[in-house]
Amino acid sequence: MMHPVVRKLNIFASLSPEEASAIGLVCSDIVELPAHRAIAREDEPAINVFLLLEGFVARHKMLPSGRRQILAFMTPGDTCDVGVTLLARRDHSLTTLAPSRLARVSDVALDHLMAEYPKIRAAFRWATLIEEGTAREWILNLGAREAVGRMAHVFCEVYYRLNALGLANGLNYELPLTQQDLADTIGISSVHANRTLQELRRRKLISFGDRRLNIRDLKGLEEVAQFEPTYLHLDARYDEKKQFLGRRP
Amino acid sequence: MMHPVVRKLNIFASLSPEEASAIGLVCSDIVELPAHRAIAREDEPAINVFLLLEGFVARHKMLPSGRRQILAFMTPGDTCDVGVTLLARRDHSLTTLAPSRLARVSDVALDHLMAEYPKIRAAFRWATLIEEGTAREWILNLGAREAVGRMAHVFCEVYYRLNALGLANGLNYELPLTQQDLADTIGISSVHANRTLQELRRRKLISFGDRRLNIRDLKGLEEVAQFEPTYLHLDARYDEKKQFLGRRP
DNA sequence: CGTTTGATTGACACGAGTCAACACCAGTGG
DNA sequence: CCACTGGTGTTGACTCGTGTCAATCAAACG
Repeated sequence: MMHPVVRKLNIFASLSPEEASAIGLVCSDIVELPAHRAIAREDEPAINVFLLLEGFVARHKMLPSGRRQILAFMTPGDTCDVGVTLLARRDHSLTTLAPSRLARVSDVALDHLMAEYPKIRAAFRWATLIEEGTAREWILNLGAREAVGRMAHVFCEVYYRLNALGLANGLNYELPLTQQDLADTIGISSVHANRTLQELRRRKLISFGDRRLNIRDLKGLEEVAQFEPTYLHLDARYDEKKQFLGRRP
Repeated sequence: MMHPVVRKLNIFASLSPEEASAIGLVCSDIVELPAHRAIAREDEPAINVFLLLEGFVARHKMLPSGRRQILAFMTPGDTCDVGVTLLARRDHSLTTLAPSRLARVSDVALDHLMAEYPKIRAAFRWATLIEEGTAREWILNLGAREAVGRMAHVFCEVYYRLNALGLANGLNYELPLTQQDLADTIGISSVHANRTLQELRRRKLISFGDRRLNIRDLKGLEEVAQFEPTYLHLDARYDEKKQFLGRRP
């Protein structure tokens, strides 16, 4: 079985066996957590960087009113906060949504890894650019679409991401979210999330239950979501950009 | 007058005269643009990186429906898309909102600058982390607050950012947005933006007109916005992190 | 000057939130 | 074994925030 981080970075650049094993080496400190467990909390000093190996993790923030907003999902192979140790404290929290396995990595080790292997450095930069693009897409999603479109958009995004990792079983994937989680993701109430789900089911676009999502009509879902996968940059390739990147060995 | 980019990075790390002049040197290709002019468009190949020297710029995306969402504001000294050249095409557009002066920099020159000066590299990393944090805060803003709070939050954020640069005149700053721009920023209609502004004025929190915003009651505005400036990380300092950063000269 | 762009207003429609009640299920402990 | 619990999903009735449409007004501009 391929290492999850390697599998993820391979989307962008085919890593050599040596590079792959270097990544495996920095992932020695493994943490296993059950679902709904805090990994790191807002206002904590930012010391560690985490790599998600298996499971499902959410970034989120709370408002004093008790309202929670999910800011991003992490899927296997995702790194959280490369470079975050520059900051005094973390500005958001990380929680598992499903039982998860993470590697805790010091920023020193990660920096060494990137200094040693330019291709890995480029791949992490690519991953960070995608994260930024995804955050911007979520801003668009929340600001410019209504509930049905927002939810459809989330389903499309997670599908494309998992599919690129080979973690989607056809048009069917594990999505361990409660309706409340979904509501906190797209900024609506849980009651409305329930009704929005029903609407998507009524239109025969999806079925959802038992922590699995099944896409019954991808084209239709993408249309409702006005989904454009460009922002995931799954087509960017290291090889075509080599000339720009080989500069600093 | 200090170079805008130096002024910005100085918030994080005091740059030496040598470092400051190195930044000035890469900013030789200056572009001047009037208000409401496209700098770069979605789907264009990503070739250049821009540094905003003076003015006001917005990132935004359009939906096929014609709906526009503003994703971020750039204030003087902000860099747009360090590292973007890794990607095949840009996933959003950049437009001036006020007459602006920008420096067009090749990614090669920027990489050289960062390779040469570790402190500058750290400062750009810090700036990028802030941008990411700000994007996340906008997700929270759009997902978890109502119109009045959202608008108040935008006013607070821009105030803190401009103030840190010394560009706020007391509680008064230039904000060259139309009500339509404001509406596209916080995801509401222009009619509702107008009424939301009236509500903030009625509560004696702000006055806004003639492209200037005047904050009449900062405490009150922050309360309505539930504003927490933590995410801007204006307190992070290079000197306190030196031990982590001196590693790779 | 007319023309245009942005700001303002009122009437009405509609999307989404709230509250409350109920159903269902997996644990849990007596 | 069963009652009890807490979390999750579902539903209806009602309220409220926000969008839409259309008209008007003011200021900027060629």
